[in-house]
Amino acid sequence: MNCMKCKVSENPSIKEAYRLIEDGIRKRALVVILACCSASYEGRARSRLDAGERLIVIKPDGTFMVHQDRKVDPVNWQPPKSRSRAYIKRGSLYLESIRRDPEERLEVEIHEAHLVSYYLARDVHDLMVAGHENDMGDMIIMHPHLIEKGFRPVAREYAVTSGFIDILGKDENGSLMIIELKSRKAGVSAVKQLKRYVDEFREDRVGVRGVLVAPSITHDAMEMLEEEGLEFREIEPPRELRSNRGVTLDNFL
Amino acid sequence: MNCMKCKVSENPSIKEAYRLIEDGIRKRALVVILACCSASYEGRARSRLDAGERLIVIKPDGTFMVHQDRKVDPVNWQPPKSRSRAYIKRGSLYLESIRRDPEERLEVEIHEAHLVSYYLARDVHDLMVAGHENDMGDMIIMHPHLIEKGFRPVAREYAVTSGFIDILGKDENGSLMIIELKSRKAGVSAVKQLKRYVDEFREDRVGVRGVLVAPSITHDAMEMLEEEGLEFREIEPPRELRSNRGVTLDNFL
DNA sequence: GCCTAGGTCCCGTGG
DNA sequence: CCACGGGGCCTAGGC
Repeated sequence: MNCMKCKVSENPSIKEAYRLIEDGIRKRALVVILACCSASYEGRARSRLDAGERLIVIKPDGTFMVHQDRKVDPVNWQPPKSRSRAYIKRGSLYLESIRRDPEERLEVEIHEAHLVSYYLARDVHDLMVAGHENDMGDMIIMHPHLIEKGFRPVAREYAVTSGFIDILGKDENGSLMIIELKSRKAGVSAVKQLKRYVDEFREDRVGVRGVLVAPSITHDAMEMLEEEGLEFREIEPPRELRSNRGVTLDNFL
Repeated sequence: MNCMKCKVSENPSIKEAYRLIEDGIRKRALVVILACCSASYEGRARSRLDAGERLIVIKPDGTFMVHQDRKVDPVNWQPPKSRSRAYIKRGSLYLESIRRDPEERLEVEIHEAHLVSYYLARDVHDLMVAGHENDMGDMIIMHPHLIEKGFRPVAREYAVTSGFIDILGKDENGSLMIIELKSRKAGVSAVKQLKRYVDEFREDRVGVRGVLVAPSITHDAMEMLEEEGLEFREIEPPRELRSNRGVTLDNFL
């Protein structure tokens, strides 16, 4: 029942469950409930979930989730900064989570609580992650020869009317190169995107090369790439876990 | 400790925790752990999470999640059909979840378990939801006058080279109309998409109208729409709840 | 099995 | 504050 950080109640009465949940919310704890429940949501969309046995989580940042016994995503949820509370109405226990802007409301009716607990969790660390598109850009700026010998980056996130070019540069002959990065397998949409960028420059009558950089590419995308006279470089996103993020071109110009 | 559906252990020893977790996985229960842990992931990307107090969930479908005290998304996870197990190495308790294709591995080291539990959850119901783009399409097919008087739908999900046109139809004068649906506020990307569809047909020298249908639109998107001679219809997605799918056999296996 | 597109996407970032 | 785009996106549907 008590371990400083945890409070737990098995098969609590409605009133016990109510008190423990409200206590957990007020103490800004991680509230965890195993219960038979049903749920109604109304907001950007609208949904109804009939009774079943599920995991309910209320986080100290206001996040509210109902998880079924399947899938990664919660079946119903509210985002951080939502306001949650418990209440008893006509002898039944309810949880409510409300968000403002957009106005959204999730109501969960607890038919039978099997386990109610809260956890005064301390967690100061953030995830360190590598392998994003941005990391690929950093790597190419620092090692331009990965694109090809003589490649020189000129600009990053270069704004054009149809969007932002990931990396703009020149090859050893001085021809403009447009680099489109994808951190995972590139599909036809990536090729279309690259083509739009290249077309914008080709209208200006410059010899322009378009290069799609990704760890792999779908068959259809490769076909379209070749039809359009564009190029593909197979490059894996880097794997070094670094806390120091954000390499800019300024470091090298 | 026991309520038929639940097993719970507070501040278990490493061996107790190990046994309860393995028992829960084997019984295809929903395993819920509150613990101080760290995590390493390697797969499509790579990540490292230093020690902190978190919620760990293992679902009977193979889903594995590590939740921090913030945000809706798990900080680390594995999708359904992953294989999870617990093991003790050099006196420490570890959880491992492995996925094949793509090959991915998540390892969690439990430094101190505060609560270990599992829940033999039965849940046969699926979410009923309304307000999707597809629902808007259904509504417009059944009530074409929502677009305008005299509008006649001709095709749905009509394939063109740049994608699929949500609804193709004709106005009362026989002019072709291309309808692009968005269930939420439409941005510039929606306008670009519609423009590409319309351009494909305009090349064929037909008087073609393009209509963006959404509950609202961003300022920039509206400007671009007007510049391109396209139209906007403010329509809310319908709200009637329909069951996506009935109960399937899988729920009983 | 691969691929495409939608989502109450979530989430960070930049205007 | 809103708008935009990436993501280990997840997930459903098509082929």
